[in-house]
Amino acid sequence: MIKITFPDGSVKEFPKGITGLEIAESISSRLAQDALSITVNGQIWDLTRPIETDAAVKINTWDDEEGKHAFWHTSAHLMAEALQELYPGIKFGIGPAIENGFYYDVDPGEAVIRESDLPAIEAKMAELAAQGEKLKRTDISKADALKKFQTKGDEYKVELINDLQDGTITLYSQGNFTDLCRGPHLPNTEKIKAIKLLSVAGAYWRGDEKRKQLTRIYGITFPKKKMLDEYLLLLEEAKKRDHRKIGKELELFMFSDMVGKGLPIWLPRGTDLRLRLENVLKTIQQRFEYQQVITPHIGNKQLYVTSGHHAKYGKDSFQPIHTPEEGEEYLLKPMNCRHHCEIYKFKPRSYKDLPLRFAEFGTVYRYEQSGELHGLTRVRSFTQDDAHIFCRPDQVKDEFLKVMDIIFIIFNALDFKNFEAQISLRDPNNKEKYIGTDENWEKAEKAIIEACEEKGLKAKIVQGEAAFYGPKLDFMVKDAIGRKWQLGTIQVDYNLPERFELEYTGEDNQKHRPVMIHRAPFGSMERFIAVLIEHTAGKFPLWLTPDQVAVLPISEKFNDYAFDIAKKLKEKSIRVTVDERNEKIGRKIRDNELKRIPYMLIVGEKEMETSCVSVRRQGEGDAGSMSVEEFAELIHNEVASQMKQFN
RNA sequence: GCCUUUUUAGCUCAGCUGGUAGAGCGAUUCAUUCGUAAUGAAUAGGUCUGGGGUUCGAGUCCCCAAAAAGGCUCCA
Repeated sequence: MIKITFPDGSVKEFPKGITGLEIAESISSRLAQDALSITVNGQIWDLTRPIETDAAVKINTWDDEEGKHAFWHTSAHLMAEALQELYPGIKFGIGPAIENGFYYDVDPGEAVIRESDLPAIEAKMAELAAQGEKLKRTDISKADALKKFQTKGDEYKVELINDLQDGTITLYSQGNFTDLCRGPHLPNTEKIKAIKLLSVAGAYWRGDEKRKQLTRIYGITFPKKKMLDEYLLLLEEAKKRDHRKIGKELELFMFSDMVGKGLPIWLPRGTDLRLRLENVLKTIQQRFEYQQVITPHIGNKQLYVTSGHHAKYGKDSFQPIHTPEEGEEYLLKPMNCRHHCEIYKFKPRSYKDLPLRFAEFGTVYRYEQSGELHGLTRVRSFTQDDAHIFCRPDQVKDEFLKVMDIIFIIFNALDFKNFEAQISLRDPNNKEKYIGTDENWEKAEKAIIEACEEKGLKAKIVQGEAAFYGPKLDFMVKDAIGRKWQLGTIQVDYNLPERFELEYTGEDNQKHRPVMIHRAPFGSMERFIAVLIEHTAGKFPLWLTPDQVAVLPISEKFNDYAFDIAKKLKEKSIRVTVDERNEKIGRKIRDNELKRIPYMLIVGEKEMETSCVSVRRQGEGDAGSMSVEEFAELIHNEVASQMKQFN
């Protein structure tokens, strides 16, 4: 007998070699039906795999990530089986479960798999699933595995096996399909009731651009048809929040083929919103003793040669601009730091001057691959809410903490709760990729980790993700359809000061090297606003939104009164429009609701006689009537309480 | 840049197997002067993204280009 410990701490004895499925059955037939995988001593196992020793277990259902994972992993195998039937000779790369569903990378040889082929593959999968084939786990030696896949001609699998450590290798089979796989899997395929293949994409083998591009098919499956319908509905809903769609509807920004791809153009309403966001940060930065600066959009190429950026990015960048007479080379600035270093060097600095904090909403230009451009989140020209802090080495941590304060103020005030923080460190096995001494790197990495600990920020530490000049702390937020984007960033840089020989005079009357911190709370105004649009679905907070109030006269007879009201509100710095169209009130309400105007004032005979306005809050409906003065105060109070969060 | 897909009126989209362009919304004009999410009518709007080809004939088929979408790669 073996002792099985359950998540609630209870312990039961079972015969040696019992399986997860049998354990589940012993608890309830319902659980046995819902069970998808089992966690045994922290490892996820098949339900059918015998447990031979005492173990702590957790039975995973659809409600557990581990359960879904097994479900989708098996779905990937099911798809592979279907593909093998439909495309004889197809070769397989990898086919994992992902956050939402699964994919399989395949090499169909001469054949091309198109989106229009997906329904046929889905149908084949459904047919195979209905047969309820059992998944069989086999252990074989590396040599046998190699032989098996070599015979089959599956060169990708052979490569994968070659990279595996010697020892037992596991295979999973169902029907005629056998795959190299660690598992775990569902006991059989019949639980897969609803299947949707979502898209076809090219994916480089092992993520390497230089290697062959395989065909990746993304799909998702569910145990119930209804769950698939709900998921597809959710996707539809998410698409409605897409910043590209809302940006167009609300006339915030545009793109023009003539101006160029990836070059966003800010329309008046978008500019209005963006400037308000910039101003709020400027005010905060004033409080934190930043100094605003302005620098040109281009700079001598030599700046970037010295900084080392040109060597690294030069050939993939916008190419230099040449002066017609002298043949000098200038680059569109890809970042602001170099210019800010020059400001630092403008005059000798004393330890008493530090820290110096130069801030600029600096527009930078970077050549991004055309396939990567995406709305406002990935563009070729964008404005960083950039600042560079020059400080003494002993001030780094303190400055880092202060920057974190600014980021938290912004994120809290704008209700960005679901951000992830990531500390990016150097890849310890690949140090030549980076500029700078070991000692400096270690100092910088330590400062970041300590600062996060001090702030109680749970940050994920990732090796090898650092910029080439220093480690960084990034804040990532997800967009409407779950893609992660980096917003705020804080990066320590010991290298630029070195390369540009920045100095300050210390207490000891000696020259010392300052440390530089790059930081941008929003990251890029474009990307931040894109994410903000998706988070709010275009319903911006009152302080920020381009139009706060729309006055809606019941009929044209009351247009004059409406303009009168608008004038009074404008005098009180409230952003107001009048809907003077010859339309019925229901229509005006509908249109202004869709424009996400926070407040509507309905004015007709009743209001004119009593000198008041009928207030309607967006999305909420009639909120009673009041005088213009009372309404203005309501607006001011609401804005004031929102602005208070920035203090 | 690569793979797959898309591009028709200001916007959202129809247009089957090639026979010469359509709707809704919006805009304009007129009527109506209206009480909390769409008043009615009329009118104007298109070298069907651009270029080449096949064909008696191309929005529709083929090739090239541009832009966009979903991925891959990249991201100072």
